[in-house]
Amino acid sequence: MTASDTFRPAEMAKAYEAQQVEQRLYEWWERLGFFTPKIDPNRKPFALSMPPPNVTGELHMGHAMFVTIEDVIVRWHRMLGEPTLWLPGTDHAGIATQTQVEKLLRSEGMSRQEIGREEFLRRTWEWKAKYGGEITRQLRRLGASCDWSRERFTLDPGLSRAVRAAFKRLYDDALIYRGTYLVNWSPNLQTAVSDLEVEHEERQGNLWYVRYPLEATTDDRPPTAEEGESVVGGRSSVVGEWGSGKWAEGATEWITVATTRPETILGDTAVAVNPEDERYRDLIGRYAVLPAIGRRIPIVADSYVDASFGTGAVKVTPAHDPNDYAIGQRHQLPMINIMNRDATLNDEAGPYAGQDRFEARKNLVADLEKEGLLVKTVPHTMSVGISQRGGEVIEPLLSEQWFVRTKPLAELALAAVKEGRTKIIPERFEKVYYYWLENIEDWCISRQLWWGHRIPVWYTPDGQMIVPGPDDPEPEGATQDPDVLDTWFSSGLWPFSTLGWPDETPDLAYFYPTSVMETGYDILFFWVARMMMLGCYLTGEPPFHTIYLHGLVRDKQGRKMSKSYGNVVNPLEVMDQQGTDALRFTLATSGTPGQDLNLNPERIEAARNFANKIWNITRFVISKLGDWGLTKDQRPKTKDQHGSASLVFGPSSLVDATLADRWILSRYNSLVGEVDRLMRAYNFGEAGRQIQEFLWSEFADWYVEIAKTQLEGPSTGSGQAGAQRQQLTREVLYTVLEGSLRLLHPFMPFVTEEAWQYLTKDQRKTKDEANIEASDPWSLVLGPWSIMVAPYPMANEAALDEAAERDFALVRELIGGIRNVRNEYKVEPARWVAATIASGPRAAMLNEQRALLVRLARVADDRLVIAERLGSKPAQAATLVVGDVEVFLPLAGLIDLEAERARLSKELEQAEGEIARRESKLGNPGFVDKAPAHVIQRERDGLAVAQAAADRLRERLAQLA
RNA sequence: GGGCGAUUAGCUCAGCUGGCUAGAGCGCGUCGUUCACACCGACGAGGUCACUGGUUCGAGUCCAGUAUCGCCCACCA
Repeated sequence: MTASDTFRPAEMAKAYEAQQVEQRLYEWWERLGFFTPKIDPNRKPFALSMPPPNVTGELHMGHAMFVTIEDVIVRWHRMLGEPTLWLPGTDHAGIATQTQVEKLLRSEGMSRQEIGREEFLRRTWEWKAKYGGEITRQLRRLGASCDWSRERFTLDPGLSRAVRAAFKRLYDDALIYRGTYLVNWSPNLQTAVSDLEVEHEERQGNLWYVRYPLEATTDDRPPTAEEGESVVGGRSSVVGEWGSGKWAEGATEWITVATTRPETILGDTAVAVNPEDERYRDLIGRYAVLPAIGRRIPIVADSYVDASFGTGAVKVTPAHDPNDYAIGQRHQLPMINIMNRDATLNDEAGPYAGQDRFEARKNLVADLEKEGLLVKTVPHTMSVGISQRGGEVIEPLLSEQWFVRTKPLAELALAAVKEGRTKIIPERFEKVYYYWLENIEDWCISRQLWWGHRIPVWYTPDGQMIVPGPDDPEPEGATQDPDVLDTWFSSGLWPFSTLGWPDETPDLAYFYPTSVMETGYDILFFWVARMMMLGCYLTGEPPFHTIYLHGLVRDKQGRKMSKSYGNVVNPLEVMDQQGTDALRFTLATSGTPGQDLNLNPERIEAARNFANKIWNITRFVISKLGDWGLTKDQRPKTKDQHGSASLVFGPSSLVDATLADRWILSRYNSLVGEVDRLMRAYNFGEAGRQIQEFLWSEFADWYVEIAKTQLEGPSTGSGQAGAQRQQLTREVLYTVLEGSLRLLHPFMPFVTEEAWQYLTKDQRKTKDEANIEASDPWSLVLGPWSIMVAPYPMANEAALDEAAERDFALVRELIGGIRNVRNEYKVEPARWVAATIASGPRAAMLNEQRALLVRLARVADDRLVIAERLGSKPAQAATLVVGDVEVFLPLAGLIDLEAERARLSKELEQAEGEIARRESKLGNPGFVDKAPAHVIQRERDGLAVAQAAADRLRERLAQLA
């Protein structure tokens, strides 16, 4: 027994069994290195970087989606003969991974702080080693034809070096800086996050109206600047203790502010009013006394304040609100931070120190009420910032962080798209991309985490900062910044760091800039825009020429898939049950680019059925090929092309071709052209749908059925001619199926490869397929697309055979019509019926096709009359009219004249409607003047057909009356 | 507050550069054990393409507006 015997069952199973095929084929492809491109300086490469999944991630439909689309693109380009690189990898995913490991530690009763940084990192690497391979194994299950020999991880030494190089360069160019600013703080994660990591949610809250006592003035005038602090004690309106209920006793003047976050009162350093606001004009420059704290805070004028909102007076908390921060800057207000890193209040919060922010809110509101300072509470919906990964309410917090100055980078990224050096598909996302980059804020890149690239900055004891280059040694006697970089900083370098940047490696030289970036639109800003910014700046060119964005996968009702809804469809389960190809085909063909896709399980089942259909078509074709029956010269030949084997069909003469042969070849050629066009336009879904439509509704439903007739013994001809015709039928079956499998391979790689291997088994040079040589591979993976791009040569005729398509359409319509009539008259399926056809000039053609009418419409051959015109028409017969062709079916004993008249009248009505429609169109001078010729011609042809049909129907009705 | 998308058969969706007599799958109805496939085949029913107006010889397709649903962005306390 040879290896090939065990590699694959000798006979094709009755139904396609995905489980039996997928793993074996994938391992085979990978082992033979089919996914590893050869660098050929004479060929333009195609490169695509895989969006690196989180190393600890679990496979979900989003992964299945991107793998499907990228694999379609990549396999197609590989088949086009381009040296194709799809570079895979994983992302260390700072926050996500750290959270996972912390959870694990908690289950062991520990915290990361307890075990310390070093031990924590050791544990995290351990975790990565254990679970990191899981996601890549699952990507393989999806059939991802990426080059695993080039797999990368964002924390690999090489990529870390790239991070260092990028940081150094940006720092030296003053595009990275450090400073104390208000940032988005995630109390659960205890780190700063970027603006993008904050999600906004509408929440029901309150607008609390709180009055602050105004400082009493003995002489009824505002205190002057010179008097300043010195008069504060004596002039205070506050007499009681906070909480006594008498805190504000004696106050006579108030200013009322409205707030949604009362606890921030504790950090107020001013009250602001609009300078134009008459109500408050007199108060500007005076002081209020801050409840609970007793701090004396000025009333300032700032045009930011909207007089029509709330009371028109705004409390100002520069350390805890971005707008207040800006006001604070303008008025040089002190910034008082009242919060700890865990969002409990600090000593600045006076009586509330130590309380959680929301607890403090509750308590403070109660106390304000007790002190008679709470004027009213009004329910208020507002947008609240939520930490994307932590899930809790974000707290704006003042802290020292590292930032990237984004404006100069954004300009480069904008220009690349505006100048068309990079295109975004679908195009509408270009606008979104522009808007974001045009309004970009600086990017906070430091994270108070441990898992990630540590910020490559060292501080000397005397406070000096040292930023060494990537290859410089660590500065001695200095301590490294404890923070790490935002995960997206390293993934922003992904398209070039994975190829060796900053070194000028052969891979970088050959594959960079990459060709296409394919990803979900949800990370357009997070990732794509940042790759554009960093790529343009650091490498001098945009990292890819095309950005293709796909939509999100949702459930059948269009809801987001989430564990809490319980509506998650697990791709692994789907692949187990229906096969990878079924899942892939569904994802690729259910929607349109950039549009969210509602995954319908019924569609997956339909795709599974399609895989089985392909399988069985192949089984049929192989069974009819028999020992092939062609001479060696007539067989499809192998020919070396792009260093790999390919099939080139050696066309024998089409002189013997039947109408059906010509029709299916024409349709096939048309399909090839369409699919090629659609793929180039990134319209993969439509391409896939068209292949399916062709294979099922045309090839299987019609040609395969007709091939059965054509392959039957002498009835298709006699002697030499019959044998030749049969050979040609086999050739056509083979050619169309073989080519269709190629077309479909990017979408359904497993079933097509397995079927193709069976189909072409006899031509394989090496019998031992399992150990086939990579230098002479026999696989659809490398099989050139070119045979399809250059349509099957139709014996020096045009690739498309319009006459054949037209004639075959009539045959199809007649067969369909006869089947319909049989059905309506409840003719037993097995019964042979007689038929008389009056077909005018098409009689000769139809006569040639009579075998098809016999077989497919079950018309008795000896009772089938086809004539140009008839002397007399049978009275007791059902009538069928297709254009000027009349079919009479004398169904003895079944004909109900009344029903027949009704049926024909209805058809006549329809025909007359069509005539009227078309006549009015053709009668319209505007139409005849302006419409293109072929449209007018089609209108005229249609009119003629309808008129002929109407005439025949009228005659018949008259006869039956 | 700005921007985008969707609205087509009972359901889930196609319909690309206007020419459509609007398609597919599922579901539904009738029939079928013809040797590739019941994960199948044949036939059929089912739609005023959300609404209003416009451009055009011609609109599901382009434009404007309306409605409903969804998404993104945005500092109104």
